[in-house]
Amino acid sequence: MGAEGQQSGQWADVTPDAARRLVTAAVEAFAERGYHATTTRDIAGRAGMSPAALYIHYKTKEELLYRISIVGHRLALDILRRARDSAGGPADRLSEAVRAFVRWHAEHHTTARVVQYELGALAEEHYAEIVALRRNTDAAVRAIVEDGVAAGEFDTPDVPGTTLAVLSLCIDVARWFNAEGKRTPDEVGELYADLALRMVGYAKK
Amino acid sequence: MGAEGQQSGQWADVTPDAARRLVTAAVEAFAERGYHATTTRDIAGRAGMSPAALYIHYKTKEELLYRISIVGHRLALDILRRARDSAGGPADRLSEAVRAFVRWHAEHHTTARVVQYELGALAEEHYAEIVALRRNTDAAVRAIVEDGVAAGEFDTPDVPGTTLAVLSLCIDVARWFNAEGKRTPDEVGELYADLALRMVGYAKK
DNA sequence: CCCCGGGGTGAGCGGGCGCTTAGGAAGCCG
DNA sequence: CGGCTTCCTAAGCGCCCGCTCACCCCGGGG
Repeated sequence: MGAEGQQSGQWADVTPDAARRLVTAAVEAFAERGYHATTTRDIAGRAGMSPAALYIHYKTKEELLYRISIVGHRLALDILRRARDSAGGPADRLSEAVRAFVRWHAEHHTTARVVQYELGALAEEHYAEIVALRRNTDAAVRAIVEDGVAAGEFDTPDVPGTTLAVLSLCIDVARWFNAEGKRTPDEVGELYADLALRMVGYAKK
Repeated sequence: MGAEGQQSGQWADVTPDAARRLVTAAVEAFAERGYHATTTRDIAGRAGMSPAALYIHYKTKEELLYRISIVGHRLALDILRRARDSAGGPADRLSEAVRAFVRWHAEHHTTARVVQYELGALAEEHYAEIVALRRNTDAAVRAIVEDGVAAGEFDTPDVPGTTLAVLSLCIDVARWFNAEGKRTPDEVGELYADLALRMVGYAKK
């Protein structure tokens, strides 16, 4: 229940109540079975409503996925930008970016799973919009790495490639993370922050 | 066509010819759209056959996914085991394991995508079988890391966690790799081999 | 020559899908 | 009280899914 309790926080500004119940039900269902294997009847059922009720609040099933994608991507982007713009040296900022980004992917791994792995089911126009957001995520992390290289703190031969790898590593947390597993989101965030510093060649101390 | 040419190599021992055409068509379709969004009519169409022909060679659509999963996992496991058992120090073996594993995920990113991201669509019993194979992949990499730590060559505070992260990094290549992108499989393999050594804290030279 | 069996097809079944529509219960206003 | 709005449901439409079945084509053996 812990994860679901935090789930609702992400969707607090979706109104009315029924629309919010539908979107959280959709997140759960999409994360569990995937977009295409989820039926509108299943979503409505989880939200305690009839199948037709879904179409009062959303035009199509795809619109639900789109809304989830937008909210999730904006949240993730905010996390990274906050870290990029925070005080401290490049190492602190990279470490904080990875820690927070990973923690989000672990804590909200249902949302993250949908956000990261169901993009392909979006309509062309919606997909293009999401791709634009994703370029910003990449840029935020790359900026930190470039700062570290410029400051002589990081030894990173291939900056774009290493940035891609760091982000890729974080994103994949959504695939394997299990709330019943032995690692907490905090622990994974800590481990990954350290690994990211190693990847960019940060000379400790 | 390059990638598809190499594709056929993986399925060379599937007979008769029609069964092989069906399995390669299924890999393409599953990788492109996902298992649930792919229709049996689409698979048969890509193989140049009528929808009914599929059921002469495979009992169900799920059996196709299962066969693809098994072959792919065995191939990936062999790659890692060969590296684990090769001559040379832990650093050479880890580097070779990551390089070869990543190259496979990039070159055969259609197969790899299906193998890594469509597991959830397998029937319970088939899923269990695949999970058993996956535990072996993890064990193969962990063995190399443990060797490196025991030899004093690696500085790895959290061996299981770092092993998981290295594998996760490699697997995620299948998600983002694009044959039309600017990086070749060889280049990605080289970059990732270096990153993996950094992650385990290998003190260069 | 006929027959036979393996690989193939065209047509279609039963069912569940995304989505629509007609209408009803509940609250608020005069 | 009646009428309007908001939110919702029961029923079901049209479509396409996974899969089946009756039949066909064709090469090889007696």
